[in-house]
Amino acid sequence: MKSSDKEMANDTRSKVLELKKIIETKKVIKGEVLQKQGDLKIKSYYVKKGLLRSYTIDDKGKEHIFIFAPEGWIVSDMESQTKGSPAQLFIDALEDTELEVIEKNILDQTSSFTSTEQTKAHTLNLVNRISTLQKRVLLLMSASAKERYKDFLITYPNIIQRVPQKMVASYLGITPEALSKIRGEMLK
Amino acid sequence: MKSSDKEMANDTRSKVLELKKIIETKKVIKGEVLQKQGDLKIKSYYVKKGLLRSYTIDDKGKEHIFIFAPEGWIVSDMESQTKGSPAQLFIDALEDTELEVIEKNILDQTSSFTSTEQTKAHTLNLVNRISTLQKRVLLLMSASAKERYKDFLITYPNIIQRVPQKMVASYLGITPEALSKIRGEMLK
DNA sequence: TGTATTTCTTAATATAGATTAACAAATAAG
DNA sequence: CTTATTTGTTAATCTATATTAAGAAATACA
Repeated sequence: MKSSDKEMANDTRSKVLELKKIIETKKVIKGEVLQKQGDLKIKSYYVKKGLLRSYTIDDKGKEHIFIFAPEGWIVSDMESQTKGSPAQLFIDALEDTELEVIEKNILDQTSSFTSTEQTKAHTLNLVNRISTLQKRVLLLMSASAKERYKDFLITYPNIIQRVPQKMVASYLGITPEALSKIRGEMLK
Repeated sequence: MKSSDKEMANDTRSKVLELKKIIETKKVIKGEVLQKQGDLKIKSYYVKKGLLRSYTIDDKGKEHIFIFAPEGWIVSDMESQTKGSPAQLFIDALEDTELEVIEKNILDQTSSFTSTEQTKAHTLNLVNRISTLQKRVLLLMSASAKERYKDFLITYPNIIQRVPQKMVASYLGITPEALSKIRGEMLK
């Protein structure tokens, strides 16, 4: 990441943070669950320090990680929150984490926008999410597990050292055994 | 879709359309290509009538459909446009299509927002995209091809009659042969 | 209308990744 | 520290989907 990108990211973040009216700062310990599938009161979380993840559990009881959220990221179950439907995702802490709770849903936040810069920062945040998801969809459709793992290593270099491999596998959509095999092959 | 949803969708659409400053209405015939991978001038397209698609072609020459865009949808290669990088996606017409060309990129559009309602409509549009992509990622990670096809039938009931099966397969991330087999099994 | 092209189906074979199992290594907990 | 639990590895087997191929059906085109 170039320095200019980093600055822009930080600037965006601070702009996005201005939007939250009701802010509650909170500390959670590793393993703590912030949201369960089916929950009705849906909040978003801005990670100041630590690491959160969101995930689903399918009918066979298997976990599928939707996102990792390290420092500076916002985790939210946007669809459920906007539609007012029960939570689809679980959210929990993979490390002791310091976070800010965003109570307002994103559409209501727009009412509080006071500047073009704020609107723009907010929009950039959403566009970045869309970009990330677009890439993920295309990779899931067209790339092998090994290719997706290589992409993960480049795109999220700091996550690999912080989470167990089985969670990387869960993010990639493969089993821990398959990831272990891929890593074995890549060492040669 | 409930009537209230439909009205909201139309309302959102009209609000989003107000934002485009430079509007050019255009008619394209079936098969016409609006954007190629690598293009530098990236525009977005609002479909008034007809059907567009966006897709990538991978290293093996295989097509992967990212979205179908029927009436009322906007197709855009948002990541490339926002980052100012070359287009990642192809966009072409699957039917004779009437469309509006949106020249401004989404971030620049925010500068023209004149009302909270406009901002909200714009945000809702982005949030809906995120929701759609979230669902797609989770399905690609956790569901079998047959389950994904069943979901497609429910979520996009009007697309199946309008595109060849091989394109549905391409959207689902499977081969035409696999889809044909699945359909065969489902008839019993 | 007839011919060419594209799309769909079926079937045989190949393969990436899942499942199962058993053990080793690392981490957590008493 | 010592033991229990979680995580990672390896290997055998299984399964969903890919690949290849060939013919049938549908569609586009001359």
